[in-house]
Amino acid sequence: MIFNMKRADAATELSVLVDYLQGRDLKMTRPRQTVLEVFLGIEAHVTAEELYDAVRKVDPSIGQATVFRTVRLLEEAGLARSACRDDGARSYEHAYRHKHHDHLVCVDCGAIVEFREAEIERAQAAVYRKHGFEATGHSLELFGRCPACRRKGGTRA
Amino acid sequence: MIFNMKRADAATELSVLVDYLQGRDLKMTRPRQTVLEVFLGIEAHVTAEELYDAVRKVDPSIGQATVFRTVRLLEEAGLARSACRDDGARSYEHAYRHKHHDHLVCVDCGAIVEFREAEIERAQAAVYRKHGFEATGHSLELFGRCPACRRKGGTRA
DNA sequence: GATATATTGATAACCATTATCATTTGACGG
DNA sequence: CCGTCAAATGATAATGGTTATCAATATATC
Repeated sequence: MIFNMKRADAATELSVLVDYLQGRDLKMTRPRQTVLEVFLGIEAHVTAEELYDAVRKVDPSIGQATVFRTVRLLEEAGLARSACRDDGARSYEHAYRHKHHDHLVCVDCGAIVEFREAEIERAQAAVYRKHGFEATGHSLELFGRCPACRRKGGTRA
Repeated sequence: MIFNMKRADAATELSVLVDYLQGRDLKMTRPRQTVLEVFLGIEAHVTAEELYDAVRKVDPSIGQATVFRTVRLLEEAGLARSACRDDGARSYEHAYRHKHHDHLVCVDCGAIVEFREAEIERAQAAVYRKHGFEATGHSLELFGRCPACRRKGGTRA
């Protein structure tokens, strides 16, 4: 049974999750739906703990463990993509109907710019070929100082 | 005072460390030299804990905290480079007189191939320029299946 | 509805890493 | 060489993010 929906456009993501649960003896629950909806409402990279904070505001009865479990579930279902940040924390972003992209990260303010560069993708394919590897995915982060921080900070604080 | 050297070719790295310590009121110590030598003797990516295991075999009196502290020191001194692996653990590799490179990682056996691709570097520079960022570094990992595992595993276990 | 089973929330456990702190050690000046 | 003093050490406790445990609860199916 699927619970009331808050966000109309979450319908497809919800059905993706339901489909994933089907046939695995997994169940659709209110906490899972709430976590999904809150996650979909955040257009940024969040850690499980940040997501937990947001979920709590909607339903304080939902526990931290459930958020951690559910966000992993979302990743398995293809609704979220995760990456380990350089500080060791794992962050999640939307994955459903979101094209692949890489990240440009400001080392001063933490701002994240998403970009796609065909040139890079092509060159990566060449590397795979050259070494006889079968590609399964990649992670690319460019670190630097964003325009705003360059103006503010001068050479660097 | 610098202690007996075991590896003749560690001389330059040692002097880099000594130079770094100089003028910062930091001291050269036997544990630091031992950690450096053991680290230099390992031609692979190691976590601080793996390095600790190796150091212990040489000098069991050296504590874990010292290895963690020293490997960070080596990174600051430019002798090591670290990256957060996808499983969240931080791994270190040699950095002195080692050209920048990226990694091709086998998701089945964990094998790591280092590569350099001028094309990718060029394209990255273009991304920085396009967004007005000042580059400070990047991390690129290509995940895939190595030739050996492709032969063995077929489509995938 | 009743039933079987997955899920939940609270809590404890976990792991890699860092902080604390009394003791030891190295660098420097005599 | 020896004394002095700050830095470094090792043992341990603490931390932060994440996962496991487990009795109570909620869900899908009949």
